[in-house]
Amino acid sequence: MLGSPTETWQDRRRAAVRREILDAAWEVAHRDGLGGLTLRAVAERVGMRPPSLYTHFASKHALYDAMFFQAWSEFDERSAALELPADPRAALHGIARFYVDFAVADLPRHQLMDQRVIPDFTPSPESYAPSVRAMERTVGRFRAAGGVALTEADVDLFVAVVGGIVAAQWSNDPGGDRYTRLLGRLVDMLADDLGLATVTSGEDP
Amino acid sequence: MLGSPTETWQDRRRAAVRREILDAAWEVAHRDGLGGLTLRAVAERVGMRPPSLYTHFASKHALYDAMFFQAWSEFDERSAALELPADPRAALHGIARFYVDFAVADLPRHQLMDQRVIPDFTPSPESYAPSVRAMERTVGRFRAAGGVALTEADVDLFVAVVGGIVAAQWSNDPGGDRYTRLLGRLVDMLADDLGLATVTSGEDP
DNA sequence: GTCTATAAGATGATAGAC
DNA sequence: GTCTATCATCTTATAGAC
Repeated sequence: MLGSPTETWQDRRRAAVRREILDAAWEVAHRDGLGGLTLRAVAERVGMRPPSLYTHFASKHALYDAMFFQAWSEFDERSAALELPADPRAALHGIARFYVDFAVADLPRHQLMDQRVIPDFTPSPESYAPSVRAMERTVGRFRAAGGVALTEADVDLFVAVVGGIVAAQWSNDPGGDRYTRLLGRLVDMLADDLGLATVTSGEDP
Repeated sequence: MLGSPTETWQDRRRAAVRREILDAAWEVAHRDGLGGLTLRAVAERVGMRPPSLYTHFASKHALYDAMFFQAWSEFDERSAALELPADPRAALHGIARFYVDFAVADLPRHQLMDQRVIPDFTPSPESYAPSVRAMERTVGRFRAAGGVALTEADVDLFVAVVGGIVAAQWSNDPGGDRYTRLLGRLVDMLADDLGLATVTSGEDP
């Protein structure tokens, strides 16, 4: 990410235009859906002709890739700043609630991060990195918090079922809480299965 | 669905062509992906010109709709024929395993049934009916099997987490069993939560 | 009634002038 | 870097042969 020191000329302008295009792309994705995003709409919103976008993004998929990177980077930063309780069970609740809240707050962002809604689009390794980083740090923090030693299977199960809650929420009750309100109960089940001491019950009503 | 009795002339031919087109559509979906399906490819596979397809399906979405109906109808029939153990916990394992096996066996079918991969496509009420039927019958059978009285929340949680297993399997380990092999453990957790007697442990290794 | 021929409108993408 | 053409592809619709 660090260009050579002499190259700070108008690279800032380029970066600004890139950001502007990305902002426009998110707005269009919210208005027309992630799959309904078109380069025409993005260009119009940013005050350009469609072909001019290709100066900043090599393809439509490259634009999706940058959005994917942006979304996971934000998740990574905010999860790094998340303060977790010392108690392992409470920490598990906090982690799950944070992930679900983030995923339920924004549909196109969730679709891009956690589903494969765009045909033929696969995130590049560079854009995939923040998600791996967030996952590894979270697991590491939990392990260090003095909980049990999580196996790969434990993490897999946790990720899968919490992701299921989010998917069901978006699919069957968008904007509601029919499924997300079951999260506390689910996390307690998982905590029981992991043998975490039941210090406090779930924080959910 | 029942035409007037006199109308059995060449309606069979029409139905046969419809089936032929549907078969071709599934083949194309398997080859090019569900979202990558084009009417051109379907027409070519069936030996037609693209516009001729509109004689049998009003639009591409109507074709997707018929595929959706077909997929859920097959699930409905096969789940109706499924023999479940008398023991509630074992029955829960059987139901979950059946659903997961069905969903993991065919990617485009799963995407069409359980995800919203096609922009702007929403199944018609008629095509949605088989899925509701299958769900209601399954819940009814389980209730009648002498288990506990399942609440709506119980069913919601079950559907969400088992769906999460399937989604994670397809997303992170297509063709493998990294997540599906955790199903037995998950179902036992749910059964414990429901207070089902632990007659036999899960049937999975 | 069914299919073929053909075109309209939209999209992602490229080439070349300025 | 941005623009004006321009192309290929796909969905959708209409006109007309058999």
